[in-house]
Amino acid sequence: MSANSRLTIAAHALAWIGLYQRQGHEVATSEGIAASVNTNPVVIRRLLGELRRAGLVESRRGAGAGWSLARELGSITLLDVYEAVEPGPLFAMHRTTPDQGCVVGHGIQPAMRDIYQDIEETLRHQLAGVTLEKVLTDVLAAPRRPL
Amino acid sequence: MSANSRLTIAAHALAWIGLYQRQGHEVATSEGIAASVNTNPVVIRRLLGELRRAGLVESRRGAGAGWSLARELGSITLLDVYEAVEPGPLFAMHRTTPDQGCVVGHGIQPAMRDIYQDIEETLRHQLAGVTLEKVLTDVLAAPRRPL
DNA sequence: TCCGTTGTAACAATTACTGTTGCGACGGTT
DNA sequence: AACCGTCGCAACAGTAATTGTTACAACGGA
Repeated sequence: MSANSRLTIAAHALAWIGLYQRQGHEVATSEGIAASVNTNPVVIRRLLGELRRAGLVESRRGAGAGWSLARELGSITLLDVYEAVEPGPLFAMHRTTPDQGCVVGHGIQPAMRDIYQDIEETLRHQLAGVTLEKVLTDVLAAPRRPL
Repeated sequence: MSANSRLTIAAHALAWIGLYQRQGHEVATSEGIAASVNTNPVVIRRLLGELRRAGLVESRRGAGAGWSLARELGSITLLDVYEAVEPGPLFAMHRTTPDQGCVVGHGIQPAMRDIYQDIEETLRHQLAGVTLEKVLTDVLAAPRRPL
């Protein structure tokens, strides 16, 4: 599986915005977030655009523009983020239809579909159990390098 | 996530070999399996090669060559297959190291790592609960088109 | 009017997966 | 010894997703 980092980056960005706002700032810029993530601001804007479509963040344009949370960190779960940034299923079926004249080719897709549905259901349940509030708490609990 | 079909195809191939052997055949050819999967025999040989390295199947060369199960379908789980064909983790971290001078950049990776470990552990547990024997049973239980 | 930021298009680079061709290696069978 | 079907494997093209980058129009407060 070509593992992608979209969920990680999205969680990073949301936690960053949340902490930034708690420090008294109104909005966060894609440039500030990108500096923390260590990537290009456009990458952040693209990703936050998907989170905005999902109703997790809001953006302002014009002068003093930037991003802010549309919901409290405690009410956003990793499932919300996952659904916003990960379109496809975890496991895919055959790209071409298997031989329907073969017993196995005919029955394999319904069989795997049921199994995969169970797995995705469990994954979603687990993701739903982690709020971004908890993510930020864990982030801040990471041991700091001694001075 | 670029969903791939490797787990699906591997399960298909194993179920096919298992059923074929129960019908009295000694070995299955990559060509026969490929016909059921509807793909190229080389794709099947590549995938079965990985399953062989994992000890799930054996191959014979020379005349009368082909593939056979190294273990009973009932003793092979989807976790065995998953580990054989899916190398990477489900979710990836940042490709470049986040800004360690930022509190979030510093703590995000340990935080997400713990979360992802829980999720993968659950996934593995679930995959371990499904044997290829059950997969084949489900495959054969699929309703057939009426004649 | 100015100016910082978003929104978005366009493109390159990288990576993974899939499909395909080609051919040497193997090992029963004749 | 020769034959022949199959595996083993390298090499390459095509497709697709992700990531990074540049460029620029649009917005809107100062």
